Amino acid sequence: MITREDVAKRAGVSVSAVSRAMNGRGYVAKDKKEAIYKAVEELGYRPNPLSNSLKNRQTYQLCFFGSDIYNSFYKELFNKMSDYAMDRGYTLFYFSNFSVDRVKTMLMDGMIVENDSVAEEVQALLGESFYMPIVTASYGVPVKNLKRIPYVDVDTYDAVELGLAYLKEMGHKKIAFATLYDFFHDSRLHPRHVAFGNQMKPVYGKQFRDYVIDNARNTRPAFARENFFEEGMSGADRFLEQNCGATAIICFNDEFALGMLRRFEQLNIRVPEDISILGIDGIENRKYVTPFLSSVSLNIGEQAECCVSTLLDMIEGRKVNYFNSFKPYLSEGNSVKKL
Amino acid sequence: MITREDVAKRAGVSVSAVSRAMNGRGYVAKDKKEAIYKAVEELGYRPNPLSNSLKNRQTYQLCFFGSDIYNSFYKELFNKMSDYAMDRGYTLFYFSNFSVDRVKTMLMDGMIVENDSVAEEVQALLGESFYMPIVTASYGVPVKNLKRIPYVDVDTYDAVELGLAYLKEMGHKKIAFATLYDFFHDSRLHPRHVAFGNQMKPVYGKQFRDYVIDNARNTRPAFARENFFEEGMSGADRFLEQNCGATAIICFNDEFALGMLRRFEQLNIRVPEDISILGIDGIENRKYVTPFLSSVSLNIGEQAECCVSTLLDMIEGRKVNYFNSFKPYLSEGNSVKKL
DNA sequence: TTGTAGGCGTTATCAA
DNA sequence: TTGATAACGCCTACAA
Repeated sequence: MITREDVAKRAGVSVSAVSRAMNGRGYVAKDKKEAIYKAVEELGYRPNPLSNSLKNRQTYQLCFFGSDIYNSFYKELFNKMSDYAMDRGYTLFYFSNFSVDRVKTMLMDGMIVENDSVAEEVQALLGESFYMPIVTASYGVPVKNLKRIPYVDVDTYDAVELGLAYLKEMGHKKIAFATLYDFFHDSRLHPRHVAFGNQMKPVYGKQFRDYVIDNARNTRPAFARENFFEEGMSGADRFLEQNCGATAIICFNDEFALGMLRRFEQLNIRVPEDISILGIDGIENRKYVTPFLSSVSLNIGEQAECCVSTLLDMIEGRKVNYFNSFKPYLSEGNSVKKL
Repeated sequence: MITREDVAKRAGVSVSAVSRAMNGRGYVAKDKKEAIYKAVEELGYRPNPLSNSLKNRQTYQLCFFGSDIYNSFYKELFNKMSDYAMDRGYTLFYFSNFSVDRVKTMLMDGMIVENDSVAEEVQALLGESFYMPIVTASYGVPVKNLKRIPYVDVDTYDAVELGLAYLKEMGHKKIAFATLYDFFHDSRLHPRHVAFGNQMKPVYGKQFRDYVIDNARNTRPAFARENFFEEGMSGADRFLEQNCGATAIICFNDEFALGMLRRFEQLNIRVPEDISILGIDGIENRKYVTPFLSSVSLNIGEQAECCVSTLLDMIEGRKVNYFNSFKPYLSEGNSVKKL
């Protein structure tokens, strides 16, 4: 390995001169500077980033941990966080293989976790005494025992409320909710489910059940762990079977909604003429289909930026906001018809 | 930050005693050892991995670069590589945001690139003089000007040959090839396309075109960059339109084949009773559908392991094999019928 | 069995 | 304007 000492020798100067020349701080005579650059070039010298890191106790590397970034939402979140991190001079990496030992010795300045339940697990695994800046994304009803882990929340409960309000405003009275989970018995109660229940049970009364398109039976084994798109297609079929007479469907998320769109297209059921569809998430992909999917946007960009900047606040020693939240907002497309 | 010096002071010993006690090398008296452990505990001391890295010039971190790991094949490749890396004491990270400056100062021991054309780009971007161990995966006809970058190839040309031989063995005479690209005009000629052409043109003569189900027209804008599954569904429709009388279809890859399966299921066309389907890739997900998809496996596991171990050969200074290749093999399921 | 000292590759400080 | 020198935190001969 070539060090600044080799360069110094070749250029006939001292090591500190090389240092100064390389990073533009301090004074170096012009001719010496040139000699140094020449030596650097000839020797193919490049600074060892490890030494720098040791000096300023920073790696400028961040990591994102999640069990999967293989669905559109997390993929987009990760990509946007990567961009923000890069803007601030950091590189964001993704890893999925959590090993306590390796994580404790990772050369990373901090870590972002995909959601609050995973963050809780991570916290337990790492233990109290281990310190590493961590931030988590969350989606309503954040877990309570998150110690020293700030979260950046977008409330999916609000998202559903907002979606329902919008559909009503568009003249829809009978609105179904479609999800890939077991609406009534899912151990981890999704805020989205709760929101729909709270809003619509009083309206529908005993018939509430008819307006829930869920996957309690789950006959066909999923071909992938959580294939929202495919589940959405099946959801479309189940919606037709249930025949509840709804004029609009609000979907668990966008990818699920895209699956529904696709399935309805195959069945020659027109959206939004025959049925209105509203997604939740606001992923980019909703723009690339016909009709352009209307959705309640979860503000992926804001959340991504806030996760990164909060993490950098911790790392760079600024004041940290432990509770961050963003409001979902309506992102209109062409998949909802005004009645 | 707490250093081993603080611990030494508190435990009433020297810094080197702390070192020895911490990593079990050399001698430390029992009582001192305990005092040291106690001090470590009380102070919440933990070694700075940066110092270690500086000493032994290793970070034990690897990275995988690719434009997307969001399809089943690369996702599986990445996950398997992660596992192998972990077995060997390294952590594998993924990143997608290539910045020359950042990559040059990354705290990583080496890098794996998703395929040879991306590797070529990376090589050009980093330049001759910059040294970092790099390995690339490739899939037949590896790019020629890969300098000092070993590749781990699985030949998809062979895979198609193997698939065709198998289908013939099963009594199929009329075999179609389905792809999401433009079979005849795709600028980057896929070895898979070439293999099918070489094998079947002599057989079909002028009618060859009829047996190619491709996407030259590409009317509908893809909802995602390369959504193999969805393209497979459209492919099924196109196959029916073309009505070439084939009894079997060999697909560009498994995810595409899964899309076809799904679409045929919706149309009440039975696989393999009415039509036989053969995929290429051998991804795990093919097991979770009905019927279990038959496929020519690209040996993802072997390729993943070889990528990692070749990279570690470079990093740890062993002899490196620059040309590695694995043979595809047939992985039988239930989607091909014996005629 | 212990502690001192030198080195890993840098950069910042300070005296020359 | 320059070049020793002392850190950064750790490890390991080697001397005691």
